[in-house]
Amino acid sequence: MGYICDFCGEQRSMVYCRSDAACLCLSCDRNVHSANALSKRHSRTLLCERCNSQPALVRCSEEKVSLCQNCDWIGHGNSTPSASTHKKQTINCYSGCPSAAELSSIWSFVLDIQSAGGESACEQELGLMSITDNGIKNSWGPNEDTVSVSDGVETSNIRDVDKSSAWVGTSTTPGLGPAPQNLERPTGSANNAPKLYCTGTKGPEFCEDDDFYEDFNMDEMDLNIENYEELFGVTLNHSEELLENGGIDSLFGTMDMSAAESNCQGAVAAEVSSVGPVNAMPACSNAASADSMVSAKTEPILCFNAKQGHSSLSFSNLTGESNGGDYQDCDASSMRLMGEPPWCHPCPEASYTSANRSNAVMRYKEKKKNRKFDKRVRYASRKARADVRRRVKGRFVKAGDAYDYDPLNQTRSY
DNA sequence: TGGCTAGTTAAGTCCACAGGCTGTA
DNA sequence: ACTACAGCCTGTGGACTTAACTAGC
Repeated sequence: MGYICDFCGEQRSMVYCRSDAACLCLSCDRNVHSANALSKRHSRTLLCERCNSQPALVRCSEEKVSLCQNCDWIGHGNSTPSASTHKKQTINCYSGCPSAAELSSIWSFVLDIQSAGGESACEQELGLMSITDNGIKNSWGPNEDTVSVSDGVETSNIRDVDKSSAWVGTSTTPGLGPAPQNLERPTGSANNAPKLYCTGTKGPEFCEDDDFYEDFNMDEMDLNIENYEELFGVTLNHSEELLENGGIDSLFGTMDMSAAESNCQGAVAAEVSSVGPVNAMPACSNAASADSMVSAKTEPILCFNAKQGHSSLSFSNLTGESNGGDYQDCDASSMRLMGEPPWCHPCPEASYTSANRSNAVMRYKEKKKNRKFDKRVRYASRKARADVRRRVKGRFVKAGDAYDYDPLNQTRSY
């Protein structure tokens, strides 16, 4: 275990997956953990650069190495007073299938590692990835750009990251992640309003809400900018207005769809309450256009608690094992089911949108019915054989036996 | 309001078998 | 250390079954 990727056995391993107890290179990490929704939940972190076998917990800024608890203790323990004063940066865990750009937003030093450590071809390739890169997206499946960061310690700092960089940076400037989330960085900025986002992170609702995001990747690219009106029943200007006033949830709040079905997973902690909707999406000003907001996929979860009469933003802490059930208490589902979010101010287009909304919902349901989920064929050869195998009532039959369905000829043997 | 029925939706099961994987000689 | 072989296990798609859910009465 360690140093060489456990999966491909060729590249240098860089991340450690606790669930798989495996050391993986970035390419294989992404590959392996894009296989299905469950594997996407695996919590991974950097590999200790000293022992190459344990998950790194901290990054020593002085030595520029990532260390596991044991190596950190050995290297920075009391026995070495000088080293114990080294600046250290907590290393986040992540789940999902982040690109290098997203990783760099989680781990500001990840690009340094790549460049200094002789990045492999696959890592170079990853470095060129962009969240908005459709080619990558297609090659890895529709939802792989989801990332969730789980680190209770880091959470408070994450919330202090500059809004605009948190929201815009990851979507439009791949590889140029927000500022490092250093533990030493001052917290508690002048802005007392809760910052309801997390760098390089989309909220729990989005993290695992495959359905939800798949709809942004609906076939034929339904969410091209010109399709907003068709899909959401609002003009683009209105969409932007919604974004400005209530955020993307306002926009999506008009859709009573998949978010309601999803679990809130992969979330980050700290429950924050705010008295109004504006704070809920602080960075949704004109700086973020509708398309960038959609493609960014870095939204936090907004849990509106109608019972309390105020919006309540819940970041669930992922310390240790967690699961989707942890987030089902979040009221986001009910909010979505209820339709318009409370802060969506009434507008004269209401009647006009209701009709369009019905159409949009119908179209959505139709597409949802027809589309395939995130099933990923691992062995094309097996698929090829299954595709031509004869069947009886859907079941494979022995070669030569009678069949009622032949995929090749669409004929029956009896 | 609770119970029943009918309709809808989602998830699970089954099948054969090539090829991957593991253990042994 | 390497190769060859045997045997077990996995994964593939369509039809069907079962369970869960919803709506109406």
